[in-house]
Parts: sequence; structure tokens; C-alpha cells
Amino acid sequence: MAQNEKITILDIARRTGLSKGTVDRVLHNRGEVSRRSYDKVMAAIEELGYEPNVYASLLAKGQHHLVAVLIPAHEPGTFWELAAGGIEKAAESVGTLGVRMQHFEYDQYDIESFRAACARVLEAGPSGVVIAPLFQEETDLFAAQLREHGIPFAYIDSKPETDGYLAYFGMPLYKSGYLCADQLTGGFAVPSALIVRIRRDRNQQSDPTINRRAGFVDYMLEHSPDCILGNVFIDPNDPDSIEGTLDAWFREHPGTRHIVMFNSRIHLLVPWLQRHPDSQRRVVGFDNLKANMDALRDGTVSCLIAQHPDEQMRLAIEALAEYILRRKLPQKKDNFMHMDILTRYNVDYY
Amino acid sequence: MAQNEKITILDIARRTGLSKGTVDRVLHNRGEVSRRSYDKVMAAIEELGYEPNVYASLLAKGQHHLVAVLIPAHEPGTFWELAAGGIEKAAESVGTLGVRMQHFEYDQYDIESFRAACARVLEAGPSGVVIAPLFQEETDLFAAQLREHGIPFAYIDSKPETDGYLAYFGMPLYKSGYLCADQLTGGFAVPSALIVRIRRDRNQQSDPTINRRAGFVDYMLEHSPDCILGNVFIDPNDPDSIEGTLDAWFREHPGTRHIVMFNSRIHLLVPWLQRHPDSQRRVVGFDNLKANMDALRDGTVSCLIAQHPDEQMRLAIEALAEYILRRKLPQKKDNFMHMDILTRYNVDYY
DNA sequence: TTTATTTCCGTGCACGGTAACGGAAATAAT
DNA sequence: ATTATTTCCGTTACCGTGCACGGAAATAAA
Repeated sequence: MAQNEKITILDIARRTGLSKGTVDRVLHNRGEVSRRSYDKVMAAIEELGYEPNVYASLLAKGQHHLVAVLIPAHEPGTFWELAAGGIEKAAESVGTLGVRMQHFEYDQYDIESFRAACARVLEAGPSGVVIAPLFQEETDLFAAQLREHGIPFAYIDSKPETDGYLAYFGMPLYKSGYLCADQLTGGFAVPSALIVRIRRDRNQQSDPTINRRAGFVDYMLEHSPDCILGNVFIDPNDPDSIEGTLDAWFREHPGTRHIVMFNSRIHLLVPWLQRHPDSQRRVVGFDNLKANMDALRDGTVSCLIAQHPDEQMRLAIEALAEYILRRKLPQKKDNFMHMDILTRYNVDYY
Repeated sequence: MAQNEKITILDIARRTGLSKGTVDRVLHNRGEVSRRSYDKVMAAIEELGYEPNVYASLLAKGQHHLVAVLIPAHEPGTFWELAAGGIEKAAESVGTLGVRMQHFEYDQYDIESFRAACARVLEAGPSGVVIAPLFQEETDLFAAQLREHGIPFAYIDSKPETDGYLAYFGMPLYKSGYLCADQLTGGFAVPSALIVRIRRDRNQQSDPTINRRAGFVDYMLEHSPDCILGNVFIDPNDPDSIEGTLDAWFREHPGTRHIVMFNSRIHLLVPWLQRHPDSQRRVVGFDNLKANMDALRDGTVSCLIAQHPDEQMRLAIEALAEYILRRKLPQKKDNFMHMDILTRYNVDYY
């Protein structure tokens, strides 16, 4: 561990009777070195315990790497805004290492815009890419292109089944549904619960909420087998329909109390919930959007399960930087992040 | 934000008609510069948006800074072991910047050992110090010494009332007690609950659990005013006494169900809890020690509130490094970390 | 053997900043 | 006016690597 003096490239040059140029060629094995010399250098490196000086290296090549981030447009108050926030956090840690970040947006409901964004990323010539893969097939195509160019990439949020990525940072979706159910019921059997869903565009192949719902349902089957699970669909862009849909459902099922949503839009229900207060009702949703946290504070929502997309982003960028600068692979390829339970009593510290 | 080209020290030298030597003198204000030149340089720096190249700087001076960490001995399975874990995490991020860390231990029940550790820290001549201040007065003395030497320091876990530190990273203690109460009761009124405590040495002046208990009690007064709160004391080194104490209490108060501890030792109750199973009982404790998380998994403990001391450690070290290397003050001086709620359903991802 | 090619390797500058050294210019002392 | 001091500033030699350039040595082709 403790080396009294730093071994430099010059030391092993002297030791082997070669020049630092040759040693450098060996270190980066860029050829033009005889077998004999190669072995001598390698032996000396081993023997003296040489470790390259990162500063000198970075200074010398003066490389300013670019990491491209490819995520859906982050409208204020959306899930992707949170993710984008992680870019700045990453900038603090790896920015000093000469890594810059650039942000490429696409419309999550328009596959064409995704294709266009991919093209722009390639044009920018990044050293690494972070991808939030919403369109499965298109993502695979893009991944293949990146591999061709030798550009490493990492996924956040969800990941395609195809391999070839450097790392993945996401949430254990199935488990999150399980956890969600436990928070909704408090561990006790409940007679019924309502699942509020948003109808998805068929173009968008990847839907994380499917797995969440599966975990939720399995928990209920185990702990509350007689529970009746209702499903209603709402249109996020039509507040009136939300009101109407919920009113209709509760008129027909007055016994139901608890409500759950598996995406980040639980805040859409706040107006209705406020008009129909019920101190015994539990409402559980996902993700620490500002609107959601406000609902938590005023008691409209009981609990949020947060996955901290900003952390995922930061870790993905850091993993890429580590690989780009030092060729170091991440310890784990698939990283499932912690799920945080937010209530009105701890939400203020997020 | 986007600077096309990096501004170097030479650029501002040329811009001002001075030499890089002079610019350097200004940058490190080591005098021998006329007022006129000083102003010119400062203006150019501002104007061109100069930012020093950390690599070149570190390479040139070859400094390897040392951050000393002063925390209680981290026996395996204790709270401080978690904190010590953060040192390695910090090493990954700031280690590449030439910052090394050294760890100084003391016995948290022996004030003499704390004094000795302080002396050893000063001998090592660190560029910054992280302190977990358990002995209030002694810590103030040490802080004064550090200030004298111009060594910046940061507190974790708790902080003395004296100012002069660079940053503090800890948990909102009072609020954590509040949150704890909410998790224990599920928001409903309960008839009674038992608080299990550990008798403290009077030498140790700083006790974080006091504030926690205050928050807990206040929550109960609001939400469960008629609740009877029991207090028992156990000796952590005597398992038999733990059994006896709990048996005795529950013999006299059979109506009580829920149990809470405000320190990290809830795992001490596991043997007793396992011998007296009760599916309706809620048991809440603090901190993500391995033994605690195991108890969560097998259902013995219902809920843990985690503050992630390793994160506190990492952030404290990073803040120090940022100040040492770039003289940048942390954004906030007092940082209250998030409190995470751990249940059997999300504990596997910690 | 001479000439043309490869193979292999040393030299030297660049990267951006640090700080010691010494000297010119400005001021003070004689 | 001359000398002694300050005050201020430019020059220069590093720090450890990366890499282009050119040339010596070894081999192949003539």
C-alpha cells in the first residue's frame, strides 16, 4: 500500500535501459516494440509496482470527453425532469475530470423524434452515452450503432433484453409493486382497492408499470386473497374525465377506500381526493415529483415510493466516466437502486 | 456554460501583458504584485472566465493531501462500521484527486482515548478532518486547535454548538423521532408502547437519542394522547438481563404491544422477540446495521429508519476535498440527510 | 554487396500550473 | 549624485505522460 516514492515511467525506462517512449508504447500496447523489450518492460512494471499518474496522463492528452444523455424531454414537474437533475450532480463529480455532458431530448410519444435524437448523438461524437430506452427496437438498433463505433453506453430506468451495455441503473420493478402493496394495506387484509391507470400509446413498447402491477397483484394474492382490485383508466390531459371516472367508480363501489397508481402521476388525483376526504383512506403512488411531494405534505397522498432517477443518472454517468478515463468496468453490471418510502414525516429532507 | 476553448493561465498573462509568474502570484495571492497588476489580472480572470486546471495544478505541486477521520472504533456490526464504510466510497471519488484518507479511532466510552486520538491526528498533519463529536467539551478544544493550524474540519452524525466548522452532515434528530412514531403506530391511536433504552455513561455528554425521544413523544401527544409510554433500560453486554427486563415489563403490562428503540441496537431484542412472537406487534428501530436488516427480513422487526452514515461520511470528505483543493465552500453548511424507511420489502436493495 | 523495406526505438515538445531565482525599476538612505 | 533597499515582475526548470517525428538497426530484395 504505502510506497515511499512514486515510480514513474522514467524509472522503468532506466531500469530496462530503454527510453520512456518505448515504455509508453508498451503501456498502451500500440505496437512497434520487440518481444524482448516488451517482456523486459512488463517485468520492470511488475517489479517496481508502477502505477500511472492520472493527472499527468489527463493533462498530457488534454482530452475533454463528452457524455451524451438521451432521455425524453423533461417538462417541468415530470419524472424526466428529476432524471435530468442528476446530470448536474454528475457534473460536479466528473466535471473536474474533464468530462462534459450534453443533453439530447426526444418526445416520448414520437418514435421519429427518438430516431432523430439518436442521429444527433452520433454526430456529436460522444465518448459515452446514457440512454433511457423507451422504444425497444429502436434502442437496439441504436445500441448496435454505438457498439460499431466502440462507444460505451449505459441504461437507466429500464433496460432492453439485448446485451452489450456497460451498466444499468434502475429500480427492481416487480419488488416495487410488492412494496407498494405493503404500504397500501399496512400488512392487513383489505376488502378492495382501486388501481388507476393511464392508457398507453401502443407505439411505446416499454412500460415499466406492467412489472410493478404484477408485484402488487402477487402481494395481494398472498396477503389479501379476497381483495377486489378495480381498474380504471384516465386521460392525463383531461381533468374533467378524471373526475368523472373516479366519481363513477366510487358510486358503484362505495366500499372501496384505497387507491394506487403505478406511474409518477398520482398528483393528477389530488383535486378529486381533496373533494372527497377520507381519513381512513390510503393513497400510494410513485416518484418524488414536486407535485407528488406536495400532496404528501398536505396529507392527500399517504405514501410515495421513490427511486431517485437523479441518482440513477449520476451513477450511470460516473460509471461511463470511470470506463472512459480508466477502462474500469463497474463492479456490478445491473444495479438495482434502493426504493425509498416517503411519508409526510420524512418528505422534507428529499 | 459552454466554453468552446479552455482558458489557461497563459491566456490571461497575454491579455494583461504580464507573465504567467505574476498571474500565478495573484491566483495564490502570495504577494509581490502591484495593486495595478493585481486588478488587471483579476479583471481578466473574471472576463475570460478562467478556471484552473486541477490536473496541471496537482501534477505541478505533487501534493497529496490527507484527510483525517476521527470516529469511534468501528467494531463489526456497529453503527460506526457503517460510517467507516463511507471512507472507501469517498476514496473512489476524491482519491483520484490526490486526496488520501487516514482513520483515527477512539473508544467512545473513554475520553482519554479521544484526547490521544486528537493528538495523533495533529501529528499526522492533515489538510482536513472529519469528526464524529461524542465528547462535547473535548471536541471544542480540538476544534480550536484545528482552527489555530488553519485546518478545516467537518462534523458528521451530531454537532457541537460551537461554530467554526466547514460543514455538518447529519440527520434531523427530532424529526426522526416523529417519523419513527408514525411508523410505529401506522397513524392510529395506540393504548401503549414500550421504549427500550440503554443507560449511558455520564462522561459521554452528547446523546442523539434525546432529541429523537422528544420528537417521538411529541408525535404521540398529538396523535395518541392517551398512550402510555413505558421506559426500560437494558445493558447491551448482558443478554440475560435483556430477557429478564423485558419479561418483567410485559408481565406487568400485558396490554402493550409495540416496541421502539432510539439507538442502533434494536437487534439486541431479537432473541426475546423471537421467543414471544406476535403478528400484531410493531417493532421500530434505527440504522441499517446488518443485524438489524436481518431482523427486518425475518419479520422480527417491522421497520428501520436509516440515516446512512456512510453517505454522511462521504459527503463530509468530499466537502473537505472541495475546500482543500479549490477553496470552495459547501452550498449549505448544515446538511440534514434524508431518512429512509426500511421494511422487509425494500431492505434487499440497501 | 548494395539498395529498399521493415521493424524497432530514442528524442523532444506539448499539456497547464508552480515556485525558486535573479534582475530591472522604483524608492529610500547616504 | 551615488549607493542601498524594496518592490515588483519575467524567466526558467520542473511535475509525469502522450505522441509525432525521424532515424538507426535489422531484414529483405536487388
